[in-house]
Amino acid sequence: MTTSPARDVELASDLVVHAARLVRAVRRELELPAIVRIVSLLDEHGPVGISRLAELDRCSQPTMSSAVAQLVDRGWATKAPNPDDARGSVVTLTDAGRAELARIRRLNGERVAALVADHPDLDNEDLATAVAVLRGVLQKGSTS
Amino acid sequence: MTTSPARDVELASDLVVHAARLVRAVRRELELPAIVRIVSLLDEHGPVGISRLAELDRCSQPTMSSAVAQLVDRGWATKAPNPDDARGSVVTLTDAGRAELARIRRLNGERVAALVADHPDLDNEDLATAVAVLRGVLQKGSTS
DNA sequence: TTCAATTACATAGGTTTCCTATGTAACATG
DNA sequence: CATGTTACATAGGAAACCTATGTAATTGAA
Repeated sequence: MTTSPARDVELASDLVVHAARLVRAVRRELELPAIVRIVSLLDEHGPVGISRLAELDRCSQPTMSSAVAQLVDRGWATKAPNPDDARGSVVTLTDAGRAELARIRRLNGERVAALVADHPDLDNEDLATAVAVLRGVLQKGSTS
Repeated sequence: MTTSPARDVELASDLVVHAARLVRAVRRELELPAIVRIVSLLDEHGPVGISRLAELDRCSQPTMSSAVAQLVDRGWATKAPNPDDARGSVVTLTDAGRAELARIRRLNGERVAALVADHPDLDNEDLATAVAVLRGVLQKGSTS
């Protein structure tokens, strides 16, 4: 069917290609702003500074600065000066942010639940594997 | 650790979040233009029209028009009028396009191979599962 | 046939998302 | 205390998309 030099190499490429497709599809259908990623990060890593957040999200520091400003603007997070280091900030998820995270997860959950329903050869374990792979690819060390 | 309403719902969200992070990380590190996705599509689906390509890539038709123009510009594809329908075009992958696809796959392959190497609990089968999940989520029907 | 949808694509114009470059103030260190 | 480093902000711009809309070809119904 398609050119197949080595199966795993092709898979690696497809992972990225499909990931990109997924992201755009979700953004179009659910109209989620890019900053919801950071809400998820904050939930996972608790209150952190901006540069650290940028590292975790693999984006530049100015991008994260602007993202945090938007989060604060929407009331999903607060930004306070770091008491231990006057240069730094501490970004914290608000209750509204947590509510938004729950809402997003519900939306995504519904969509994927529907998939798993009419896709007999995929289950939640496969989903967990997929997330683990994406997470794994992003672990430090892959940043050449 | 984090709020956990229902495991699978959280996973569904994480899939999207991590996918977005992966895409940006790859674009930053490898500096691949977005249009490489379409090269992959053309390899998979053979010569097709622009609107169909847009459907397959889950993007808008104008976005695909512009993407194809870029592909032609780089010599990775050709755009010819459809002989059966004067409105339509037929976009075809060139040899240069196939070469580029091979190059990209090699780059991604190296990166993921490194991951699999120092990540004992992940193997190529997991990778295949991840791709299958992403592909599955994108199948028609998920477009509400 | 003819004329009104529909379809395939192009163009215009704008928004979101993200980046590099650079400045500023606070810390760290010799 | 001078110098380098770190945390963040700001400026400016580029890439990637989108909606709205126009045009020409095709289909379909009267």
